[in-house]
Amino acid sequence: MNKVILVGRLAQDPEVRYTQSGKAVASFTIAVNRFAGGGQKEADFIPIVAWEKLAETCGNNLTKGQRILAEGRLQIRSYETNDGQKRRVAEVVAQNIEFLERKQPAEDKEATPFGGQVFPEEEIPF
Amino acid sequence: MNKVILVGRLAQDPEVRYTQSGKAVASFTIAVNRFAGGGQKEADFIPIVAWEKLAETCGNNLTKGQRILAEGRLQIRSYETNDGQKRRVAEVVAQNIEFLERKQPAEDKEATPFGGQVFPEEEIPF
Amino acid sequence: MNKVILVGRLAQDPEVRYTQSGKAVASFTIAVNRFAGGGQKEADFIPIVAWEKLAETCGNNLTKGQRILAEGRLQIRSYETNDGQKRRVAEVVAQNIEFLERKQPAEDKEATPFGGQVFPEEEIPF
Amino acid sequence: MNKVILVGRLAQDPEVRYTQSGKAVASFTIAVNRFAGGGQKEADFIPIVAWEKLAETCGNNLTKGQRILAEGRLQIRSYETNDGQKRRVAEVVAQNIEFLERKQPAEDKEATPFGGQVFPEEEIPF
DNA sequence: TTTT
DNA sequence: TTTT
Repeated sequence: MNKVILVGRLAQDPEVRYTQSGKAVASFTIAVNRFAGGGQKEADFIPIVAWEKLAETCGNNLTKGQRILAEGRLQIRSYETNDGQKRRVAEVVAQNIEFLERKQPAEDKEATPFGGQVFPEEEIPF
Repeated sequence: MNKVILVGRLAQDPEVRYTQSGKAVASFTIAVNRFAGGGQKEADFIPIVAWEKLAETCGNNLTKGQRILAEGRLQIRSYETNDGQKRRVAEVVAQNIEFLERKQPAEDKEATPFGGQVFPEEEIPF
Repeated sequence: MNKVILVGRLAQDPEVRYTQSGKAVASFTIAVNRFAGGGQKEADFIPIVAWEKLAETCGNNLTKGQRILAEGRLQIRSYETNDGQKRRVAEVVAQNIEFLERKQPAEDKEATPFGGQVFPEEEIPF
Repeated sequence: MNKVILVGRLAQDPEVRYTQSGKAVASFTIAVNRFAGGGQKEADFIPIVAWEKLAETCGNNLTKGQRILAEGRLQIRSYETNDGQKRRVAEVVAQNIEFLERKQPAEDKEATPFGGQVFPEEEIPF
């Protein structure tokens, strides 16, 4: 059993990439609020990754600020930095995501810079 | 909601320390098995911390190899390395721990044979 | 470990009662949606009980239709009917409740459309 | 989200049946211990059902007394008694089961009352 | 109806 | 690096 259940808000729009074999991977961070002693509010910023069909769904339906419930497993991944140091990073590999709010329609998102157009990969204008 | 539920085995004996104000903190890592594609077994090594009374209980009752269920919250903590780099570390702050196995005392792997009496170490009658 | 986590909407306003010793008990049912085969939506109606301070909070802050996350334990309770039959009833004893929506005050069930102003019903400007 | 996570012991051997369309269904009850006030131990007896491949696995690998972790969803099912009364029954529909103990092979179970001998069913001496 |  |  390795089960994580989080309710939080996207700290950023999801980023969707593709592996060489063509698998979609979405990654984003959610802010999970916590009530610290003395009525203080703090947040943990927790990295989420989603794969394949769930990754596409995230890319198409989630935006910064939106509240979700994420269910998944906690993974500690090792990698090497450019200068050869070993590092560990923790992330939640999502198995299931529930949208607790509707997506903000495009005309009141400041994120979409090109009127919602989608460009073939080699033409993205920056 | 920030909930983590893990079943795994201690990868090491717990280390119990005390803050300047006298609070106990136990820390240890558990190995949580995962079934990767193709019948392969892999494990995630996940750092656990426990505070105060629960920390003492961990220190007194858990040993390397023992299987537990840990319930807690996922925390991302920031710190600075000695050479001034910022790092983030993830850990599960335990709120509740269930022992899924009795502790194996080294000298006494069978059930305690003397009616539950506890002897000072130099007086154990064998 | 006996852990239940539900996201659903109140099927009714909470009912708050008091035991002879003066403890508050709130009870209500939540509808938890499920996606059955073929895009069909069904719901489970699950009884929730909350005790003491949490019961008061439920009574004061929750109304029919409101979406919540409830965390608790599953309890099977036995009782006898008036004609002496034994019955069993399942309910979730809430340990923690998160409000996923603000309480809708009766006079203002739609979204407030005018910069947060609230109008008496006969003056809504359309 | 409708998530239940239980750790308990089988109160009975699983019963495996088949629907008319040939789907396997296993059902059994687990005893989940709880620590009531005053060091008292009580248990909830919670009905579990499993379907298809998981049902077969339960039938083949679980026996009375064995400890498991069950993950699933809480379902309230309605039915009519023979004399036409409506009843509701709660059960956990298992999605995943972890065996926290090996199955006791018949010959070293203490339940066997005759010095460990195993009798073909028609010869059991009582 | 019930587990250790 | 960050959400409301």
